[in-house]
Amino acid sequence: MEELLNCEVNSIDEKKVEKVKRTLPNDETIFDVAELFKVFGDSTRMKIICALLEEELCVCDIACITNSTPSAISHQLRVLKQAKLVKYRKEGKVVYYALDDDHVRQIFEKGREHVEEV
Amino acid sequence: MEELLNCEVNSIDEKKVEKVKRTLPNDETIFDVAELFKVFGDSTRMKIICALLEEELCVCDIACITNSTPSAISHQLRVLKQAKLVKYRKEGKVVYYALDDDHVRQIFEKGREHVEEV
DNA sequence: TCAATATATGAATATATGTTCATATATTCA
DNA sequence: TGAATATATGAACATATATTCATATATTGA
Repeated sequence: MEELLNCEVNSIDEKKVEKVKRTLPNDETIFDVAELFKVFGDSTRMKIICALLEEELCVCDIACITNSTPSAISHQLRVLKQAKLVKYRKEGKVVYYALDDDHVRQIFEKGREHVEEV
Repeated sequence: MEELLNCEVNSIDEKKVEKVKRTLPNDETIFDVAELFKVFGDSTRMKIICALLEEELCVCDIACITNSTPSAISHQLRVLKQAKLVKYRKEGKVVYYALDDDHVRQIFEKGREHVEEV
């Protein structure tokens, strides 16, 4: 197999390596999952997410809650939007953001479980 | 309340803001959870994690599986170790790494669900 | 003891990313 | 229409971080 020939490092247990390579999710999936978690991997965004776990909120209020600027929050909301983690609705000048689905809550809770256990 | 006075941004709905501020996890928890997800937010580490979901593996084999160098993998394993995501055991010259608990699998699965749903 | 091998680590470098600042856009209301 | 306000966005800057390279450490076996 080509992938095995591309392996420039001497493996200790070729059989195991071969088996793991076969069962691994494809690179695109791994990349996409990593990109998703990257979005969770920032304090400001995490705080935005925590806030939205409670309530639908506008940019201004999120800025207030996170002790940040509307501009910084707007930039971060774009990241969250691109990751399909938040949805929004416009009401006049005000844009309200909310979590897009329940995965967000579940992922946060799992993360919290881990850090609180350690 | 002091926190409210510190808010330099005009909020739209002060009551809502106040309520959310009260229910928010403390900053340390938010920071720690973000730091945890940061660890998941890199393709190489994600691939290491996926590999370890299948089998206990040594540095060399992980390098082979991820098409990376033992040095790069060793650096990343340190990050995973610090986040208490992996444990290891030494057998002669070889160090075997494995996932530390089942949170890792659960977190990965939640992430995968999200990206595959979109 | 010495060579070979597996892993770890520090420094350097290149790249990615979060915030700030200035500015643009959109909406409301006088 | 024009001012005020909420949000969005592009560029610049500072910081963080992943990989590479050189080297160190540890273990085995000759």
